[in-house]
Amino acid sequence: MAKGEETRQFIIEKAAPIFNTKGIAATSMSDIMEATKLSKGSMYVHFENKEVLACAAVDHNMKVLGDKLISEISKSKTAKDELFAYIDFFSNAVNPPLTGGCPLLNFGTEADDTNPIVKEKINKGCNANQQLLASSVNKGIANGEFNPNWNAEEFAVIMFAMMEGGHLISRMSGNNDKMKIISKTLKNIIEENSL
Amino acid sequence: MAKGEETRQFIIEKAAPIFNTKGIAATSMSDIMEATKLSKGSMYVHFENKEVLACAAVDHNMKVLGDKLISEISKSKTAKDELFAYIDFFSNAVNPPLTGGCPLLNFGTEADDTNPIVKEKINKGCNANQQLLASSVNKGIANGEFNPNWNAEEFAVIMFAMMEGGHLISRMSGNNDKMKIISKTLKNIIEENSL
DNA sequence: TTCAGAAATGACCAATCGGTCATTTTTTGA
DNA sequence: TCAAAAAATGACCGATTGGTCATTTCTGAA
Repeated sequence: MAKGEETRQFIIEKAAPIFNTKGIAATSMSDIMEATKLSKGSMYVHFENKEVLACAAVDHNMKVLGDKLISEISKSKTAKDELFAYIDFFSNAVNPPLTGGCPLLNFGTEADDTNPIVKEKINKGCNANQQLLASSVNKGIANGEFNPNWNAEEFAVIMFAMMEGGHLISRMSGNNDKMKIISKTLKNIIEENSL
Repeated sequence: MAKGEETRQFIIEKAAPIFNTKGIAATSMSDIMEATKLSKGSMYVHFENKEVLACAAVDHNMKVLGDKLISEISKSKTAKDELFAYIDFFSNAVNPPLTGGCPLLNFGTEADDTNPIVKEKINKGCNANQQLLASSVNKGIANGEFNPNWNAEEFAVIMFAMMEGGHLISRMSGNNDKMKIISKTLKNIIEENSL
């Protein structure tokens, strides 16, 4: 990797958790300078403005989280294990896989009415998650694990919504109690649809 | 109401939707000045700083939404109607009851790692919603509408999480398709527990 | 009607914001 | 080895931020 690209990646890696924690508006270029120990001019060699850097940070956060998730899920042998792995992966909202919590929730609510580009990135991220879940259900139906009448797409919507909502509740309360109820409920639904 | 208190309320009412839409960090005092057509000095007569105004705006948003919700729910005759009214009230995430969408989601994700005071306000708001739902279920159990084995508190967690998650999904996609699936699923669960 | 206290004004402040650019340093490939 | 290109620097820019305060205007009770 060329020096330039190396630095660019380095800046993104340092900036990503800051943006995910403080939000895009509340994160200043000075924050990134401090985290990277680079000069202001150097930042603008690699990113034409803050918006571009923020977008790169959003992408990076989603990719890192996605990679970790896939890495966990791919250890599973059965479709049921895949769904359980997804649940377990996100079950600790107080100490989440990504510093600052779920980027879909964080950047989604901020970008909502103000940043259509980031909003669309988050929309795609939400859809990707739901498709991942639906594909696990469909896989389980195809190989005889699950009830063939189970609606994969609808369950994916419900499960994803419950996990995101649970994430919010648990982060507000500072404990995972409510998230445990959600995990348990989702696992029960999956068991009920297992043959 | 004294003149001073009148102006204070006026500022809060104008500021609340702006904070809920843009977020606390991204909203400037100039934004509020423009919306109220008041001078900067006048703002600081009634609020010692931006943080105090933001807190008042958070409270106001939650109160207005809560009042509207209670107003809708109180039209219900049965416990089932109450739960259905809650669902319907929040079913249009694209055109939500409050400008900017759900304040619990908006302020909760922003305050999460940065503003413990607002965070606690949102935590209480989340709990109030869940208690409202649980009380409707318990009321229905008490008067013989619902299956007495139904766990009211657990259902309240699940329902609240699903509605918040669905709100996020629908606002990101710009349509209520996924929210409709969530509404339908929740209503099905309620029907299944109806006697 | 008067006048003291409350409310409103807007010029002003230091600090910080995102961003630029001439200059220096480092990297790279011929 | 060396020169051209790329990267890094930090002083500097105008604009905007949250916030102050002397002054003016308004309000309401005596």
